[in-house]
Amino acid sequence: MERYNFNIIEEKWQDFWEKNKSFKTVADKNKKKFYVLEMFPYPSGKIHMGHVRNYTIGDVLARYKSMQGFNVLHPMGWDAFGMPAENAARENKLDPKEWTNSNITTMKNQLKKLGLSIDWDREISTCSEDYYKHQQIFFLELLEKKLIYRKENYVNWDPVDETVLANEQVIDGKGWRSGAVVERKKLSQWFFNISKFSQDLLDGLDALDSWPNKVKTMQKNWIGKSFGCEIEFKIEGQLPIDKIKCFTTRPDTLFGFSFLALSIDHEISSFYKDNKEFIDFKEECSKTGTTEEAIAVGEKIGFKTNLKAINPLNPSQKVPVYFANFVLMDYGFGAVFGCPAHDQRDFDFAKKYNLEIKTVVRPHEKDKNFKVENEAYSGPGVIINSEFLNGFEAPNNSVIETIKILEEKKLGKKQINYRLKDWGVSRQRYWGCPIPVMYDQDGKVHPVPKSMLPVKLPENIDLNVKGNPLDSIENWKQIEIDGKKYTRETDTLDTFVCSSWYYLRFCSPNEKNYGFEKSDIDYWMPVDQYIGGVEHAILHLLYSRFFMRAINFENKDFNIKEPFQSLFTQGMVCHETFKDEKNNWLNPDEVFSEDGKNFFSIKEKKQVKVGPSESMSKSKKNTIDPEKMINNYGADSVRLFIMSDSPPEKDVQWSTEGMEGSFKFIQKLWSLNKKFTDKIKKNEKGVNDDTIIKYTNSLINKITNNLENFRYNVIIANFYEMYNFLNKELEKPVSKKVLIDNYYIILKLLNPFVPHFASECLEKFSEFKKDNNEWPKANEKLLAEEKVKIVVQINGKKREILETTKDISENEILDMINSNDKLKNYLYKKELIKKIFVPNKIINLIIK
RNA sequence: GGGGCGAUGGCGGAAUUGGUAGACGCGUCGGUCUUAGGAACCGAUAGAGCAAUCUGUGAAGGUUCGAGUCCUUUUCGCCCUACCA
Repeated sequence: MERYNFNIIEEKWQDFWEKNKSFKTVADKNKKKFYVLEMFPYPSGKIHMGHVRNYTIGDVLARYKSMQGFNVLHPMGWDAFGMPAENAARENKLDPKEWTNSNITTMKNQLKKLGLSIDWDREISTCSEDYYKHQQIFFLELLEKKLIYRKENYVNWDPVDETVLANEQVIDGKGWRSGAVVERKKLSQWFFNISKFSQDLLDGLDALDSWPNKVKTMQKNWIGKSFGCEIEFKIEGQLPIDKIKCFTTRPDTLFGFSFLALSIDHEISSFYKDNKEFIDFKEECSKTGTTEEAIAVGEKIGFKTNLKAINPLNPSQKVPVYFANFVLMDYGFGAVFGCPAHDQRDFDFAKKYNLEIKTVVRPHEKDKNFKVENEAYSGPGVIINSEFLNGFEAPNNSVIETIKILEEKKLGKKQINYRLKDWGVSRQRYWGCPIPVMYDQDGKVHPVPKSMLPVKLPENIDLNVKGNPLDSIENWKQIEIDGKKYTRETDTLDTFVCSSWYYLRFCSPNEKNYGFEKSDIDYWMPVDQYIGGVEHAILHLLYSRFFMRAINFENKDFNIKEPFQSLFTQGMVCHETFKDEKNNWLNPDEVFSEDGKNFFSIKEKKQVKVGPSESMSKSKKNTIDPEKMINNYGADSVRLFIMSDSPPEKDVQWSTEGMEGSFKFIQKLWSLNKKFTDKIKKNEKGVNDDTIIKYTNSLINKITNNLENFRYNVIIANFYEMYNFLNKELEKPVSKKVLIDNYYIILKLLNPFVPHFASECLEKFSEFKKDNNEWPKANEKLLAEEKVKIVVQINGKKREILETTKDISENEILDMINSNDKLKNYLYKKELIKKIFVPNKIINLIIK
């Protein structure tokens, strides 16, 4: 039999789709829209399996929704600014633009080879002037709305990449890309005022029903709302300071107060800047840093000042003031009131410096003599040793009551605090969107006039300089407007800014004057289904949500707050890892195995160590090249496999055997196709018509339901079952019309998953049938006619399965049981105590 | 330390609301065809037993006519987060 030649057929259909612009979309108010978006890729060179999985999931949905009659927007673009381009350019003496654009060309071709239903006319690239021009306009708008500001701040300085990192880009005290230990440096930076929307971003989460709870929880924790109060402590000492503000969630433990701790960056530290001991102490703090180990060891160290803090509820109590390494400047006021008995950090600190540990909360289950001794107690209980606070239930009542008292006495006030900090967007890099501002000779900020936008990146520059290359391009940096001299801002924007609004640009990719056109946004937004990796759960998704709010702010024409209606986070693609005897990683291509258990290197024929399956990464060399797989097995097979082995939200393990299985299945479908067409020509009498009709009908139902719930792996199993079933059932005679109608349906069901194969079969099939490409609908009446299997249990144990028509009564099933020899035996001479009957499911007889 | 998710055959995984546990695939075993097959096709495949049948969803208990699914306790694994006052 003729084998299915994917090479010819896939190329044929990809050409067809391209020439006919099959996936071009235009806004059409008469049609219901559906916006499918996958997170756009960074053009790093070649696509990887993660992309294949991400874009296949989206493509299946896009094709399905389109067959359902939706006007589907399914675009693709490039997150094209960023450091890898600059680094690669520096190493290979290339232009970052050329490097990026050549990667885009390669990856675009690879994506096309996957057969994705993308409207390539909407392709965007964030590094093109067309794109970043509008980003600069947004920047100036937000600047005018005072949602962007400049401040001098400590930043995370990556000494290897020579750039500032956002807090989120620092992992265990190291740069997320370079891995270098991050240093603290004070620089003037641009900030987006994301914290202004803390509460709104938090509240908005509740409405996002179709987002994974996991992601919502992560964002919630990141925003980190906490309820408490600010307290002003009076200060005594030799310095011109009379008070220090603290934020606390436990004002009710004020009577357990035994020290006040300040961040080393607290403004009061300026009085100690020449104090040698304090300088040494700061040095010591920076050594412990914020690494994982340091926190695990968690040594609390402090520097005692000559100041005393007065307890506002008990003015006769005066406690020492320390600088301490565990106090963060950017949370609360950079000052903490220490209550050792009920906070573990304070407890550790008090132990070290022999400070008083006074118990003021007694757990309910403990008696009057309860005393905190070996560790702090932070659970619920009753307030004790606290004068007028005694007896309050902690923490709920006691906190509220204490705040009330403090407010009455004007010693403090209720406050809600958020962990979320403003978003620092300045990057000292070349390959990013220029910030469209300039400074006059007094250093005052001026927006670049809109008529002069975009501020273009200079080309053909020398990247091999220390620091930011833009800083050294004098003829770009210095400008003159109306005879006045200005210096340009040389920092560029964090690339997360680019990805915070790209989904809007896809709606109006060619709009010249603004980032989008209102009518397009009104029609297409929000994104109906967003698909991507969970690694963007916080940053990208939170920034995008912020960006919508920022555009929305003081803007009557724009009323979108949430960009992504529904979110799906797919799992990673994994593979075993291999290491040779010298502990060098080996690519799966470099090893072979005869029994599937023992692996040997191809080069040296020596046994290699097989490591656990981990997510594919270049560093561990456990990657499989998608293009190679497509060349070997065809895009449809690769699509089929990437979806077959695991639920899309979980990690999937790449396996050669599985890949081959999918390839073989396409061949089987091809033989089934022949079987159908041959049989149609035979024109038989329809003995088996009913079976085929009902089976197809229930298949439509199953696949549609599974599609709606992203259970793609189950759908692939449904297709295997279908093959096994039909392959047998077609042995019996089926009438021509039934064959035609039902096979036509099956081809349409297959279409979103294996589009080249299905298109080819559908085209060939047009000799028998051709109407439209509409998604088949199950016939409810036929579904109701299906037979059901009723489980017969006796004393809760399964004894028999009876096949019946739907909705038969309890008496009817009892009759069937009584006439069944096997079941009769169980019931012989027994007393029936109870019957449980669940229609169409089960009957359970309890006997004695 | 805090939060979340998970644990089902040799493996990946199926199993609406509690209602046939192990769909489907991979692997393995057997067979057919073949000079040969690592191709194709057919069959078997949770464990124990000749069988009827019994036992089985990390462990222990509970609710229920009935638990992979619900509750309590517990063990292990993964992910996120991290001195947040």
